[in-house]
Amino acid sequence: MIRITKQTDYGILLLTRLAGDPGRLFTAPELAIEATLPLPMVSKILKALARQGLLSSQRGVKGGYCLAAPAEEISVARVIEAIEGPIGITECIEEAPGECGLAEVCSVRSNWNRINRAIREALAQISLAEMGANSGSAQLVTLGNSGKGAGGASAATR
Amino acid sequence: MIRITKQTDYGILLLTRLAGDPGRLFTAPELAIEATLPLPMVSKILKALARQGLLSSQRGVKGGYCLAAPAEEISVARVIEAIEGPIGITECIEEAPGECGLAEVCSVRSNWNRINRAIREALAQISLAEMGANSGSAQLVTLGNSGKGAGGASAATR
DNA sequence: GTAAAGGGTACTGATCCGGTCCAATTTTGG
DNA sequence: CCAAAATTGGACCGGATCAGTACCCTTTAC
Repeated sequence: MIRITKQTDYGILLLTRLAGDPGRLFTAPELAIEATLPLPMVSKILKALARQGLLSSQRGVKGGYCLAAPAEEISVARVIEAIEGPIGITECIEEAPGECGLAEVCSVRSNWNRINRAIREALAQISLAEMGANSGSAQLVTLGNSGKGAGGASAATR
Repeated sequence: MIRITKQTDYGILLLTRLAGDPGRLFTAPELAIEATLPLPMVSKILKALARQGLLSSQRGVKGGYCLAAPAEEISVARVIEAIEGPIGITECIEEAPGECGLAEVCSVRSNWNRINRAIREALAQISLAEMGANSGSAQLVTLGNSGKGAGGASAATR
């Protein structure tokens, strides 16, 4: 249904919390309470993010998690990819398992890939810092229409 | 995983086939053979698209399906919504079931909604005609950066 | 009237996600 | 050295959703 998973949603949430107090070390139980999420869930997500290099973890009694990079440098796309793998709307991204049967299909597929890339880029342009910001100022994402007019996107026609 | 369902994928495929021969009436078995997909599946999808008004159907022995509108006027977003409902990356689009627990959450959510809208718009700008086109010429989707750095895809410009 | 087509619904199997739990490892502190 | 606290890793189960199928009905052409 074109949805990110709840884990990813939670992950972004937790990361924006971490971004709010850079340098500080947060423990999993602490974050679980703040976000009113079950501890095992939070723990699972933090583990995944740490494994992917988005979080630094400190073990032991005074341990905890903190961002591995400035919040401005971590994109939403990065987080999504860390938790649920490569971003792509369609199944056949680069695989092409068997025949698609139809010759026309291939043109459809290449167009899908274009859409995939576009969405990936849109998500790559949003940083954690922006997700945490109160969205006051301007629009975060501007896409589509650099020259709208409905179907017109292509009408650009070089 | 940010994926459309296979049914939607098949749906776009079938529709682009219909778009290639506007005016002609296609039967479900015929399309199933061409696309090398099981007939019951194709039939199910066509039914759904017809119910949503994207296809016109003719019953009876000489019946079949044809596009209910010019291919240029049918967007990919429309097809997705017809088969799998409203488009949105996140769960809490307009629902807000209970407390999100954290105050910061709300700002995150509003930013998500912005992203949702952006993606929806991107998909709304691609028509079936463009999906069927051999993608030779220009970029289909231009998003992100009307002012941002980064860029990649937009740099395509072939 | 019969055959061929769409229309609707219900059902089943498989996959994946959400969520939980437990054992192991590492570090602090006495 | 030992115990407590925290992360790490893996296994596990229930439920939701999707893919795919089957059945029965209505409509139309010949």
